[in-house]
This record gives sequence, C-alpha cells and structure tokens, in this order.
Amino acid sequence: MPPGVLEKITSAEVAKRAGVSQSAVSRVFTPGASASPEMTKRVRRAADELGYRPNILARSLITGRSRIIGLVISYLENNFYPEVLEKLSAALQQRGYHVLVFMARQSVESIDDVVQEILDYQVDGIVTASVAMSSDLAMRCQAAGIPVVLFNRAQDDPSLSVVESDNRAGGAALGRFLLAGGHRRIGYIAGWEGASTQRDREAGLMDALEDAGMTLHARAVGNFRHEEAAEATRSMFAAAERPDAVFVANDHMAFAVMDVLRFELGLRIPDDVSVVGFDDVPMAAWPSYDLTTVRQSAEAMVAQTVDILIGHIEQQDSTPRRASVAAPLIQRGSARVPENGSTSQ
Amino acid sequence: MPPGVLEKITSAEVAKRAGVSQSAVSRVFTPGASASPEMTKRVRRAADELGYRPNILARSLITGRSRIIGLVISYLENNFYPEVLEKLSAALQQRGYHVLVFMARQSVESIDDVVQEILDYQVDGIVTASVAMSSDLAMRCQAAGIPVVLFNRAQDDPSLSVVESDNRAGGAALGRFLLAGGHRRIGYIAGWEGASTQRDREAGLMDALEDAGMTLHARAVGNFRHEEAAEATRSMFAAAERPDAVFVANDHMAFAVMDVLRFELGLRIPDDVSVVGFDDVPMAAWPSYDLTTVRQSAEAMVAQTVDILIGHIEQQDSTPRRASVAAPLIQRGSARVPENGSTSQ
DNA sequence: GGGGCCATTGCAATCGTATGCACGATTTCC
DNA sequence: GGAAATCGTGCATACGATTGCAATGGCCCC
Repeated sequence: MPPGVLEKITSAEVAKRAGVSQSAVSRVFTPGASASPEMTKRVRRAADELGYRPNILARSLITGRSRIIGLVISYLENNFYPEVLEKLSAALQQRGYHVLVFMARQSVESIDDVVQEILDYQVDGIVTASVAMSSDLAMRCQAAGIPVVLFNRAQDDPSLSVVESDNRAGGAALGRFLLAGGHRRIGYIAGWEGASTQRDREAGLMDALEDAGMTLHARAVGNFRHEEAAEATRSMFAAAERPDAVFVANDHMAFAVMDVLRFELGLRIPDDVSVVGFDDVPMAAWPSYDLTTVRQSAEAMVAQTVDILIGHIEQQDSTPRRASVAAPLIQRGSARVPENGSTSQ
Repeated sequence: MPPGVLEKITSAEVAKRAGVSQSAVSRVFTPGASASPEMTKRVRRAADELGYRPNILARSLITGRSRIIGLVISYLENNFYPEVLEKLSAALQQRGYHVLVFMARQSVESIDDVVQEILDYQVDGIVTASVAMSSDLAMRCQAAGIPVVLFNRAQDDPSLSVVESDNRAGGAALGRFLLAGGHRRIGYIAGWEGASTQRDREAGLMDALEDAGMTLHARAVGNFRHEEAAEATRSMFAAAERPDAVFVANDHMAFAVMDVLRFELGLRIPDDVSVVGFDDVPMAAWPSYDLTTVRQSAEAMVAQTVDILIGHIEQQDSTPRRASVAAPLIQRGSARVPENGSTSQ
C-alpha cells in the first residue's frame, strides 16, 4: 500500500518503476495472459508500492466489455424489489459484474429514455424489473448485441428472455384454497393492469373459480399501490353484499387491505373475512399480518436471471430463454382454512 | 431513428456521412463547444439516421469524469434505505449522474474491498450509506480527488463530509415524551453498537433521563435486525420488573418489538407498555403499528447529500461539510401521551 | 550438436472521444 | 477601409489500457 496518494497511477508508471514494458504490466493484470513468475513478482511489487489498479473504463473501451449490468427498476416501496436488488447485485458481484441502477417512472416512454441512457454506458446486459419497455427498443438492444432479461414481467415479444414465477398456477392455488375454505363471495383487488403479473394472477384465480362453477363477486383496482388498495377496499366493502374473502394481487397491497378491514371497518381476519396476498415478502410472516400468500422466491428468480444473462453475454447465445420458478402456497392465518386442513394443490 | 441495427456507430462514421470532421461531430454533442447552426443541423441529422449516441466510456477516459457515483449500501431490509436509494438515484439522474450500486456486508474490511472496486470504475464521487469505511481508505479517496459523503453515519475523521439527521436531539425528544407520559421504567433496544446513529440516539435518551434525574431501566441489543430485536425483547421482558416503555433504536426493530409484546406476551400497546421508534418509515404510519417515532427525512437528507457531493465534484471544493437535518417527533398511538397532550420539545 | 517449438516480452496499433492549436473566413470598430 | 477580434472547422494528439506480431532465448529431442 502506498504511503502517499494514489493520484492517477497508470500502467506506464508501474512499468517504468519495475523496469519492464507497459504491455508486461497489462499482462500481469489480465487473467489468462502469459507472464513469467519473475515478471509477475516484480510488476506486482511495483504496483503495490504505487497503489496501482487498472482503469476499468480504459479496459472496457478496448475489450468492448464493461462488466456493468444495467438494472431498470421502479416500485421499491414493495419490499420484494429491494430484496431482488440486493440479491441480484450480490450474485453479479460474485461473477465479476456490477450493477448500474436506473430508477424509472412507470410510463413506457420514460423507460425507453432510461434504456437509451443505459446503452450510452456500454453495459454488457440489461435487466428490467417490474417495468415494461417497448418491444422496438428491446429488439434494438438485442440487435446491438446487448442481452436483455425481463424480470417479473412477461411481454408478448417472444425474442426476449423472461424470468418470472408461475403466477397463474399460484393464483389458481390461492383460489382453490379459498374455495376449499368455504368462501363463496370472493373479491379481487387488482394490481396495475399493464403488468403481466397482475394479469396472470387474476387469470389463475379465474381458472379456479371456473373449475368450481363460480364467478367473481367483486373487483377493484389498487394499481399495486398501498393507498389505492386501501381506497379500493373501501369501495368494495361499501356494497350491500360484502365479500367473504379478498384475493389481493400482491402482499404490499394486502397489508393496506387488512388495515382497512380491521381498523376502519372493524372486521376480524379471518373470522369475518379472509385475505390472501402474493409474493411472501418478509413482512407477510410477521404476526401482525400473518398473511396467507404464495411465495415468489427472489433467490430462485435472481439465480435464473443471472444464469440466463451471463449465458447470453459469455456464450454469445442469444436465443431467448424463459424461466418460470415454482410459486408454492404459504398457508398462514389470514384466511380461513379448509375443514380437512389441506388443499387440493 | 434507424431502421436497422444500432451496432457500434462511432463519431467517425457520423462524420463521414455528414461530410464533416470527427471533431465537428464531437463538438455538436459536447455542451459548450462551438458549432454553427448549419453544422449542428447536418450532424444531428446524420446521427439520427445512423442511431449514433456518444460512447460515455470513451468520453470519460479523456475527460476524466465518468458521471458515475458509487453508492455503497447494505441493510436494505430497513425500508428507510430503499427510499434513500430511490430518491438519491432520481436526484442524481436529474443532475446528469448515475448511481453504481455496491452491496456490502457490514464488516469494515469488506467495505474497503468494495470501495476499491468502486474506484476502479473511475467514479466521480462516493456515497456510503449505513456502513463504515476505514478512515485510511477514505483519506486515500480524498487524496485521489474523489469526494466521499457519509450518509447517516458520522465518523471521527473530520476530513469527511457527513449528512445525518439530528439523532441526539431526536432521541432526547422521544425520551422527554416518554417521561412526560409518566413512564418510569424505560427500556432501550439498541442497534448495532458500531453505528453512530445507535450511539447518538441512545445518548439523546440518556440526556433526557439525566435531566429528569432518572436512569435507564433495562437495555438489550437488537443490532438493527428484526429477529435479534425480537430476541432482545423476550429477554428484556423475562426480568422480574418489566419496563413500562421501550425505546427502540429504529422503526424496523420496533415492529419486531411490538409483535413480540402483543402476540407473544399478550401486552397491549400503549396501555400496558409504550413503544417508540426512530426513522418514520412509511409502515410506521400504518394503523397496525401506528408508531410514535422521530422523522428522519430521506428527502431532506438526500438533497443535502447531492448538494454537497456535486459541490465537491464541480467546484473542486474539498473542504468537508457536515449537514444535520431536523428530526421532529411524530406523535402517534404507540406511546401513552402526556396528560396535557403536549411535550416539552 | 542442431533444428524446432514454446514461452516470454517489447513494439506499435487500436478502442471512441475530447480538445489545443493553427488557419481561414467573417465580423466589428474606429 | 483596414486592423483586430471573433468564430468555426480540421488536423493531430492524448486518455489508459489490450493485443497481434515479431523477436528473443531456452529447452527438448533425436
């Protein structure tokens, strides 16, 4: 370690001090290049004395790889995404990549702008989480050789890789669980209608209802937002015939729903009304909510995402892949349980 | 927009198509450089036709500015930090910077490794949130001309800029509030002992107790973690004489404390025991917790951080600055209120 | 003992952009 | 109307690294 400053030390200065060529320094710091043990030792010593570290930008310029992954994300208020960010960042760091984060508003054109900015950084790959980009732009990324993985948002474009959980099966499992519990008036609080997660979870519920020859009792939109979900609950329960169960499109909204039911309407959960969510964020296990839900494993989804992305980058294999991780029912106390205690999962 | 691909288009190719020199293209895309309207028009058209966008890495290499800010962060499970990340990222994007995120484990040596990696990316500045780096390394950053701002962690080193909230005053306000509410056996659940926030909040509480001629009734350590806070609560309430109020070092732990008190010990809040937290994360306002706390404004802290950081970068002014934002008491329902309804803030 | 092979190293070109300098054209000012 | 100031543009170089190519030397093998 250098006693003084670490001003801009270049490989040329290290080379001079070690009495070798600048190329030699580069080779010592380039994995896979050939350098004798003697050479390596001298260079390393000189580098340590000066506090030299390779300039990644310069390296990227010539290798064409920046080892930066762009992550477009929004909606951090839902605890699921901080968890994703943390795990994704950690997993990529372990593989020698780093994450450049871009926050986005929900509109498609704003996302497109953001992706353009990302491309300016010559990222090696892009992950979009909880947002939708235009297919046009996505294809341009692919064409530019920059792999894109859509996290938790399916899109029609079949040329894009997607990682999601099995939202439809999870929704159906929750639906069957509620039906088995004897509920007959099931209300649904929807997420943002533009999201595939919203669409698929609702479709799963409808599958279950249809199989049982039943229909949805009520529906309101919460747009995946806490306050809007509360509002949706109020209007849903203002009707003459109240639901006996509420299926909420994600946990984040479910907490708002439960709070309104308990503290504004004075209802008991699950005695008066059952509530189920989706995601199994950590809070769902806290006793204040004790929420029956479906687990969306951030861990598993991130692992898939990293595998697919790195595969695209390092094997240059650009054939799109789709991964769907299992979404098991997590039974807790917010929904009345079936008599026999089990469900027909 | 280009009909075809956007493979690697360089300024030279744009120059050829526009029939001008490469320098001219560069000037058109460099704010503040001189180019005639005529020239600008031709270059812009050629650039649009080819889908050209400047390569930021190449630009950074020559200008020495990457417009990347490194953010070292951990502890995203506390909702305060996702909020900070979101606001910080947005504020910096607006100023033309982007955030490169590095997740860190809590140990100092791991932080130092992470900061080294950050430096390799030639970042223009570094923000560390909820972590502590070695003073040695911090000074090396400064020496290298890379400004560092410590977010929510004061450090002894006076040469570093710091943004925090007034933890001590906030702690004292909470302490006075509890005392005014008639509590006489106040327990304290501490955060991680290495954190200045922990230290200062506790010191504030002690100030208030001392002024009243009282002492702390009990103390346990929760390390800012949910599960450990729950455990700390159990041991604190296993003692013969139970506290009549619990001051918890942050909201995130306070939720765990409240859950244990209510669901494991069957206590009513605030009738049997009062609970206060610190941070005022969104959940604190949810009726399930309705937590009396002190607000740490992510908004205000981020604004300060950005101002200081950009100041250091763009004005080259490296004299350290310290900002402390106000931390007002937010009175809700988790703590018994003083008879007269107000407190001696 | 000589020829061939391999490992090691230096030279020089290259990545894509910014910018100092020189120069020509145009404007300004008295 | 002429000198000076201003503006716009191209040429060439620099930023800090990687890497193809060629030259060197050592070693092995027959």
